[in-house]
Amino acid sequence: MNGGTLPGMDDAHGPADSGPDRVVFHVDMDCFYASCERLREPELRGEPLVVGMGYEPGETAGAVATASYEAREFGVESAMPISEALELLPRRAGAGEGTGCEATDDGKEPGTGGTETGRYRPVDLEFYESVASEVKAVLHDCADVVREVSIDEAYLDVTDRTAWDAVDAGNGSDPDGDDGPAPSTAAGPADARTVAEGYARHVKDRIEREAGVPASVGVAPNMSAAKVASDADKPDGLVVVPPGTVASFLAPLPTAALHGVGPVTERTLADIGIETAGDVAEADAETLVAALGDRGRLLSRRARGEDDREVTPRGLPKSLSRESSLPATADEATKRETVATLAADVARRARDRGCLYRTIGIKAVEPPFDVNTRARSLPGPVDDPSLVESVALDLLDEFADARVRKLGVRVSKLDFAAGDQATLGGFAEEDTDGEPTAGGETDRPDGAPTGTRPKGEERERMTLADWAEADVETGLDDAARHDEESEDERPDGQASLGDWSS
DNA sequence: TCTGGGGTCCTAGGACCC
DNA sequence: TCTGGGGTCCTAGGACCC
Repeated sequence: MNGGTLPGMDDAHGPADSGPDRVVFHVDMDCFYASCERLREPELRGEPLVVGMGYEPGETAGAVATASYEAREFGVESAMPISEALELLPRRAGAGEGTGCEATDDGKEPGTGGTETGRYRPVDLEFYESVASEVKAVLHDCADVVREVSIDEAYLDVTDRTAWDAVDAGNGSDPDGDDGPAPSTAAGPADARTVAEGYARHVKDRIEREAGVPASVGVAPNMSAAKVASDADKPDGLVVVPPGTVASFLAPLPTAALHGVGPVTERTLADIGIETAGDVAEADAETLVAALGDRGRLLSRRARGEDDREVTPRGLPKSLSRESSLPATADEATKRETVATLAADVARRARDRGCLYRTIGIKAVEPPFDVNTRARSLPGPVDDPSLVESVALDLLDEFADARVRKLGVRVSKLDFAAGDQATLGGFAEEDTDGEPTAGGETDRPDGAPTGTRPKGEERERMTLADWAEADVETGLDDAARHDEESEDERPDGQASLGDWSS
């Protein structure tokens, strides 16, 4: 940072963040699923492509997971029903295609447009994961700290790998260089090329070369600005927001461009005359708090370019869930069967990941879109598929007469017991060693079998009934320990409020 | 908009404890 | 017994993100 800025050059954000300027990258893969499909099926390149799930030809269910930019040109959006999306796309002239994968249609005449043809491919997560792991390999190679946010997105702290120093390669970096290389894509003072920009380009190029898929990268002194920057010039973008320019970079953007502002918040802000990030930054913080609660304060800081969250690797998951849509039905057998299947699925995933859970819940969505959730906590953490099923079914009873269009099962209050860490990903085969676990016993009040997974040696073979009887003491100890753990993760109260971008 | 699936975090009210 | 304050845990719902 020394030498980077002249004294008094700090604009907008006064002495607030006087710490050393960090260099944060936000890497966001461009329409990742579609890019993956094109990787293994190059014919799809350049064509409007929709990747979705839950769709069978002739059905109306199913939603768009990802649309290629070509498809977006036709108005296709994420989460749109597949059938609707396919309506928007040009038709394949030859129609037919036994696969049912092309956007053909019987009722309409073939697309008049040129050679473009709308395509549909079903989501193939396994394949995307394999591509993603190649991307992550590059990221981890390029940064000391990587926070993987999702399959197609990550933050990198590369402060120790690069710098904000200006690159004055050859002639003075003047905007006059019309004949020179294309101007930096950097928003803000694009004339000031930085070393960080070069490094970001390197990372971006490596991803494309080694994983075969395109990415957009945002470069900024903090996470939230980097996030917005990566979004600012998609696809294939590289936007650099040097220190001191964050607030001015954000100012003209609509509030919805800020991470954490969705349709509801956008609307709420619009109602009080706030349309842009700049408006947010200028607004009285108390006004924002009055409208949005504590999030208002946070939003205010973000809009002013203040965000001192450190980039940290993502921890273990907090919950696991499975849900599925079905044609709206009140039929009890159907509902119970669905929930039982989901329960088994969730329990299996939990076991695969080596985690215990203490809360089991369900979700029942009634038309048009009333989301109901119910949950029940157990006295202690367990790994017990049959218990997941019985509790889930029990909770479902409340909706015995309800018409539902979607059902879900969730486990939470997860516990990745220390002893099982080593076998993460598969202790199922080994840990059920010899011991006829309590699985067969039916000593619980409701007769459900108990298969409590021991957390440590001393808890071997403890059953749920044991838990219930065992003095509150045990439970309290457990609860207390958990509290300490989560406290430790948040050094200050601020962080617990502020960590939206997990 | 007649909304898919998997997550995270926050809030509010009630129960319970001291 | 009409009554204070603080704290935690639990559940349900909501907003948001990809």
